[in-house]
Amino acid sequence: MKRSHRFKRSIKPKKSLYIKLTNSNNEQDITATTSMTLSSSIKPSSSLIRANSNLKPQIPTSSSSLISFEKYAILSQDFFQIDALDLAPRLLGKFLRRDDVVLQITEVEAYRPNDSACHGRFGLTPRTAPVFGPGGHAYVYLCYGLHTMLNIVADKEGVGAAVLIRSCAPVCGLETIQLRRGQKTEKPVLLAGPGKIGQALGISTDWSSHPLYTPGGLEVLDGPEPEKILIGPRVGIAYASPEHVNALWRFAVADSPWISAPKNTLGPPP
DNA sequence: GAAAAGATTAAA
DNA sequence: TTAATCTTTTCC
Repeated sequence: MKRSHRFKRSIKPKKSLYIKLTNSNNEQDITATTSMTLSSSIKPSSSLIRANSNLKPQIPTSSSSLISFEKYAILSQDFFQIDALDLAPRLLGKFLRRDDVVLQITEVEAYRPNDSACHGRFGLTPRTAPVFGPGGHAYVYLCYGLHTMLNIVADKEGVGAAVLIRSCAPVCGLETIQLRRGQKTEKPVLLAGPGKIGQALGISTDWSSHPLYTPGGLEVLDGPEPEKILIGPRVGIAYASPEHVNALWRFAVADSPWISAPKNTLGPPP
């Protein structure tokens, strides 16, 4: 069934050439690059692909994101036990790891106490319990009945705050990511969007409350701080009060292609 | 016990 | 622009 979906997508007019080339690209190429750095894992390896002028560059040519993640250590729980508004931008550039899959965080949103858009606004419920727990754990919930959304719980125990991971760049395990996503692409559609992160990591709501500061399962590793960031209002919270709808609590790595829609509401900080 | 709404995605 | 899809929360 998934296969037919994939095929259907592959006959989209504008992208047909790209897909075809990717498929004819031997799979060795893809596997060979999955354990390498971000730059090499997503750089088009075929000159034919490069020749297609419709294709935008996959990554910025700056050296900011070309660092291998291996030298970075797992973050301690202290790191997460601060206001979600402080934690959110600090998570940009950090790595999410689950087994062979490593993603670099490129876009986040902060959700806080007394925030009419935060899931904690109804108080402690079975679903939202992890949000009120100590920072450093995962909060995973199902959105629209089908998308698993990964949040990182912020602040101290008793405070209802979390940071939603909206987009990432692939670093390792590209093949696994593509398999789980059901899309054999290296373009931002692979990981730009919160539901795609949960799918790429292969997590379900069972992962809610999982500690991210202990080895094994799902971990958050330290990573390089981005040179520049963009800020904007959060996405999909029209039901909240105007004050919170307008709050600029969405953060993204400037110049990264791995950013979800809408992009035109993001801009440089004042 | 029922109904509404939702921190979205993919395809048209 | 819209259908898909189903859990959580709230209301009666």
